[in-house]
Amino acid sequence: MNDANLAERPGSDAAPAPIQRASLHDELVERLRDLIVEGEMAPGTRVPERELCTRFGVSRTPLREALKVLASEGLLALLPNRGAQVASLTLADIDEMFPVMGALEALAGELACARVTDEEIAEIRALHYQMVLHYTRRELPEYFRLNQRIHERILEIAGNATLTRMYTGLAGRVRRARYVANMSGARWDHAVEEHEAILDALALRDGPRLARILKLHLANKCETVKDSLLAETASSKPAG
Amino acid sequence: MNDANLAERPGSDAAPAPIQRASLHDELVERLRDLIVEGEMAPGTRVPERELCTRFGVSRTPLREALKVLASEGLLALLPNRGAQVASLTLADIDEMFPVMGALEALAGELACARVTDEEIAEIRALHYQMVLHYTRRELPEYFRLNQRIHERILEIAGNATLTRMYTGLAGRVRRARYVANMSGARWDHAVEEHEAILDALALRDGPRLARILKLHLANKCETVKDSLLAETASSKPAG
DNA sequence: GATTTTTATTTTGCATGCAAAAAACCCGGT
DNA sequence: ACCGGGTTTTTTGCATGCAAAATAAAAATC
Repeated sequence: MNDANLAERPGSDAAPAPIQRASLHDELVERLRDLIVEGEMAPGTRVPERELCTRFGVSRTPLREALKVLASEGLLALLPNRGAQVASLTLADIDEMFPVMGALEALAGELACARVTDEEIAEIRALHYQMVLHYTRRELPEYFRLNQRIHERILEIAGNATLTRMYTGLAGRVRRARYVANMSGARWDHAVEEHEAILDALALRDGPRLARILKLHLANKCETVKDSLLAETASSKPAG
Repeated sequence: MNDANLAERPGSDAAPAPIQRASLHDELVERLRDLIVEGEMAPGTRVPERELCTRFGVSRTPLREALKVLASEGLLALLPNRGAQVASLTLADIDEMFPVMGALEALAGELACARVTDEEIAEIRALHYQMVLHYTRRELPEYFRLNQRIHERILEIAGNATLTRMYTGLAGRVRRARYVANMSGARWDHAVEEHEAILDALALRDGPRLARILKLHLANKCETVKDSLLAETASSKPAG
């Protein structure tokens, strides 16, 4: 399909290396996406073209092309004659996005059940128990990372690139919100229980059941994220 | 959407109705999307920047910005140092996209059942029977138009803008293929039956059932489109 | 005559330039 | 002090220019 930019996975590489990739605008899309998703540019912030140009050592043309793309992905909002602004998620946005992510991940679960190999089940099981270990130690960042890995792996196993693209597009928009989400103990317990059920359903290759669980799981994540977002705004604006 | 003035440019002479849009690149995205979706630019065709620039009376900068956006939507493929190319759908693409559309429309059905008013049910019923009328008369274009209207209306009633955006994004990519799809009599009969079931489930506000039906409906549409695509390629390349 | 090699033309990708709109600033009026 | 009008400065949106890659065309070799 497209994939003109399958250069490299920007995994844990955060080094400010000079740009030397396929094309400038493609590279810029990735870099800027990271800046936004990782939270370096706070939601609501105006995007300073000139500053980013000097920062990345490029001219405004490819940078603006990248901004347009990110805006079409929903990560930026383009204000007419006023440049770009990092899109901020409202509660309404979250209420819209999570059901969609739930539907997509439910489909991923169904597809994955039909295609998953024993080795892949073993792999997910390993990831799962690693995650549970971090849960018992209350190591949220590590838990979070493995949690994401599991969901990514299910998407991969589903083997539907379109599905993966749409899901990751949405997930990127809520990722910052999810990362700062400080789960309450009860919610965390519940999330781990659901992950047990996810693993079981996948191991049984029970597609419909896995779909149901994933949909519910995402709905609960939605509530968690909304809670955190509420707490965040409440603390930052105590007397609004 | 809107459409009318495919006229010219701002710049040379007095412009009675130049582009009446927020910004050039936004307008260009819409125009070019139409060109692609409506099939004026055949899949696989290379996109001639200069020609489109003169056609729309703009310079290459906003046009290229628009191309980048359309590429990120999957309508174009960007070839490094070789410009853009109208993305052509393979059978594999279709097999990927329709399940996703099915999942999205299933969600739309569920949400719609929870929110639909009696007036809206009556409205959809009216659309449905109009559509059935065109079916009995074997008026495919009119049938097709009302079919789309019904699905769009369900999405609207679902009231989830994110869902609508993702669905229409996918639908746009397969729209040309669907439009040229010459349904066999049996397939057409079956599609109308399914639409009866859709109407019933919506009228009963049975969300899970409507979701199931829509998912199945999309799966069948997938087969129809694939058949047509096969026939098309077979006739264009009789002796491959 | 066909195939390669060389040259010319076009096209792409990016940098820069310029006019208009915004934001920032200044300053006098109240 | 505050606020409104006018200015300057910055930023945005788009057009244009230029070098490198790609394509087409021509020449040369076999």
